[in-house]
Parts: sequence; C-alpha cells; structure tokens
Amino acid sequence: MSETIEQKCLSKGVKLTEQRRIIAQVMSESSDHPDVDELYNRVSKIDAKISIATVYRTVKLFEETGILTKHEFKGGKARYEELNEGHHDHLIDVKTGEIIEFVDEEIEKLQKKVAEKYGYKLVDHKLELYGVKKK
Amino acid sequence: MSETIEQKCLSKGVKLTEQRRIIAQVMSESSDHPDVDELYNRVSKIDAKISIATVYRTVKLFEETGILTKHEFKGGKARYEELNEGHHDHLIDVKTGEIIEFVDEEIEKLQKKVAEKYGYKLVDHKLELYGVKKK
DNA sequence: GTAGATGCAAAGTATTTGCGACAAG
DNA sequence: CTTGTCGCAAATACTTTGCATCTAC
Repeated sequence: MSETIEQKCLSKGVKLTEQRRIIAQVMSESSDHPDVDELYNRVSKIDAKISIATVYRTVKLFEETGILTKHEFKGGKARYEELNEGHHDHLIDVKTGEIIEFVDEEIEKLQKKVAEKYGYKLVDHKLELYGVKKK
Repeated sequence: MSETIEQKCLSKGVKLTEQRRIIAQVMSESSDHPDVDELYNRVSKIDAKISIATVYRTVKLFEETGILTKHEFKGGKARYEELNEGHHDHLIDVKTGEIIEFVDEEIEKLQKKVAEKYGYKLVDHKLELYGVKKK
C-alpha cells in the first residue's frame, strides 16, 4: 500500500481541513471513478454541510497536487480517480458504463516511439478503449 | 480525394440548407480542429446571419451522420474535424496546442487485443499523446 | 404544400468565483 | 494572529431547446 491521501497532503504542504479529509477518505474508498456530483453525494452522507463548491475546489486542488487524476470520458462529466504509482488506461463498456483498468507495456512503449518519431518528448497520454461485451 | 461533405449529405438523406453548405465548406477547408466558437467565427465571415445555435445543431447532426468527429482534448472545449476513411490519432503539443495526426497500425492491433483479452469487442477508441518538442 | 431547419432568446448543465464568516497552523 | 478555506449565492462558459417563421424538396 502506498501513501494515504492525508499523508500526501502533509508532504505537499496542503492544509488539511475537515472537508478535505472527508473528500480524501471517500475517494480512497471509491474503486469506481465518480464524477463531482456523485462524489458530493457520497461526501454529503458523512457531512451534509459540505458544499459542492468545496468539492469542486478540492478535486481541482488534489488534481494539481497530483493526488487525483481527472478523466473526461466521452460525452460525460469529468470523473476523478485516486492517482497511485501504477499508471493504467481504461476500457469502457459502452452499454453499462463499467470501467476496466488495464496496463499494456507494449502500447506504452510504442506511444513513446511515435512521439519521438515526430520530434516530441511524451509528457502525458490518454488511451481509452470503448467496447461491448462478447457473448 | 474522397466524397465532399455535400455529397455525403445527399447520400445520407440530410437536407442541404444554405447554412449547412457553408458550415460544410468551412470544415472542409479547415485543416486544424476548430471548436464551435471558432467555427462560428469562420462561418460568420461568409454569412453573418447564421446563428451559433445552428452551428451547434449542425455539428451534432454531422457527427451523428458520420461526417465529422468530435474531440474533447484536455481541459478545452469540444473540437471538430472532418471524418475521412483514414482513421488517425492525435499528438498534441502541450506548449503550442498544435496537433499532429498520426497512424500506428501496431498500436491499433494491440488495442484490439487488449479489449479481447477482457472479453470485449472494440467499437471505438481514443488515443491522445501530449508532448513537448525536443530541441 | 409539408416536414424539417433556422434565429432568437430563454433555459439547462457543469463549473467557477466574490465575499463575509470561520478554522488550521 | 494570520492566511487560507468554507458556504452561499451569483456569475460564467458551453450547449440545448421552445417557438414562430422560413425553406428545401
């Protein structure tokens, strides 16, 4: 297990308020990729007084701090996920919206190669596969 | 050269209005990937009376008809591009916003393989590389 | 002639922000 | 204490929509 979100906040000098602690906790316990609205719902169950503005401010802060990543999957709202060392991409079930995380070293390597071919250093990438379940 | 957008409209039974003709023409002449606002600007220079609502309606229609594709690159607004047979992905210069189109057959193949590994049939995908130019 | 398209302005979403009250370090 | 955060509501940005009018076929 890697650092908790709380530990990350401390080590990055982010002030740890009650609200942030709750949002961090909820994100840690979420294995799906909630959007801000959904996160707000979950957080509200723990502390009903937290405002949605704080949730927006916090996910943005956590994203800038490298604690969360933001995904903008097709047509939907922004969704967030905890950022750990292990990078991965996403396979999205177009029927159910279910998300499967995967890693493919070979694809990663090829991406770097493509960028280099055009004279670029790869700093980030996004790969999303959309599929339907085979019977 | 493949079919023009106008030909595609005819063959797909999309009514060809003056506004659509202009939007089609502007998209055909755009080698970058304009967002709706930019497209509206360009279109307005040809016919100032076209409303932005029509531009939104038209890009959506063209997207559903398979004439344009929509991209939602990081943090920005939706951007559109003409859809031709040749599929390609994008390499985005994070400094300048410049977009390079590329194709890598090997990556395509691997994507299909990954989807299959999880029991899915790949119906769509999105690959974006973000890079900085090497000196 | 008729179904569908347009322009306009109003309504939706998703997200951000100004501000006075409040809490963490 | 002091700086930064919070809650609230108002503001913004992007996109969609209702409706009366107009146009392609």
